[in-house]
Amino acid sequence: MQKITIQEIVRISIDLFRKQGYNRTSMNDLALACGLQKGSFYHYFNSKEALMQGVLNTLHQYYKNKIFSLAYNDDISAKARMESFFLKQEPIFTQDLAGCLFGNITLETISVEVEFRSVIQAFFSDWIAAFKHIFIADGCTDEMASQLAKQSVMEIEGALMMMRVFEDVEILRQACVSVLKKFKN
Amino acid sequence: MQKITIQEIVRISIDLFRKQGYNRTSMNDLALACGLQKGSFYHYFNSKEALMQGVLNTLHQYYKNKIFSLAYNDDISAKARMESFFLKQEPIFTQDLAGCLFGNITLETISVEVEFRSVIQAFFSDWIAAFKHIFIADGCTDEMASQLAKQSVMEIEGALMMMRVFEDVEILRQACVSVLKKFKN
DNA sequence: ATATCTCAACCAAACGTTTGTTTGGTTGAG
DNA sequence: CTCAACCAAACAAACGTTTGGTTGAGATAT
Repeated sequence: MQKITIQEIVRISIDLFRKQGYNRTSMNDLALACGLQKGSFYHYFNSKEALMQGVLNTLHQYYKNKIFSLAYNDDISAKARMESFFLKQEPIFTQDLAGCLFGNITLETISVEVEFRSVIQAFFSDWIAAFKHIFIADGCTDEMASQLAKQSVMEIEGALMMMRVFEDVEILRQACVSVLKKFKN
Repeated sequence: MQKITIQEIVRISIDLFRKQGYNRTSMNDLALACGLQKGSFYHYFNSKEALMQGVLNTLHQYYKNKIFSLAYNDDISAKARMESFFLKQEPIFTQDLAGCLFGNITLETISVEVEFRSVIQAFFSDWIAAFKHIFIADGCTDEMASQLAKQSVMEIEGALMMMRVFEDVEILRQACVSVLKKFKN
């Protein structure tokens, strides 16, 4: 009988990596938070890098299934879809004022730990694609939707940074409002 | 006769911290890049944290004197001021595709290394204030200028993140174009 | 002008601690 | 009996920092 499931380990790791960053979070930190010895961690993942890969992949899948998918719900209006998107996203990004794991890890590691680049790129590509689909549903041209989607993702990531700098979740909310103003209908 | 000046040490440190982040950059890395033994570094700064503080303060001052100041040149139009701002800023942010040191360090450290928070906050406050002054010169209300300024800084920081993710400096340029579209005159 | 002193600027080596990882052994459910 | 699930301990390497000593240019004294 195991003390903890892999899913729980990943969930705890997400939290820690998001708050403390990749390099600042030690295997000991992670193990302790999971109630394990750090050596026991290697029963589940055979390196810190492998753990991070698992964490990023799991989180990417979660976003695809639970959040990005909201963009493709053609039953409701484009704007309503974006609102549901934000509603789902907000509590995740605001908890502990730690923002977006992918964004944080990007600025910390992407020039040095190149092994995370492809997952990071895939995550943001999917995010942008989801937003683009919403903007097309709003009546935008392909070109225009593409531009607005990128712009919206950047605004949110920038807002998450400012949210953490000034410790004010309202900054994120205003960014979401700003994105919603881009809609025609 | 010294091998290297403090100014050069700080400049080299800025480059390394910007590329590799705070925790991933060791005192050995920094010393080697400066042609010194890592122990010799403590003749100039008595801790890694003190070095980073020096780096952040120096960079903050540089921005205030050389970049943010462009916003207050009331001889030229608001839009022209923003353009000169971007022109000065771009080569700094795009070199080595490493983005903005303050932005990078924010997402890596702000939840853990709280000692950098006040410098980071001061930097972004001054940046936003500079942009706000430009938007007021463009004829915006105080409220409107404040909002546009924050929005613009967020867009640029978000764009810097995407620039690094997709290794495409064009993303930053487009963000600047997008900001320039906010001007009435 | 030469000898002496001084002190900033450095080096080489070691410090204790923490890092990620490995090893060998124990436990207990099936 | 077996094997996944763990622990306790050790591992080498890297970390930030300290130590003690060397160097040499410039000030001071003779």
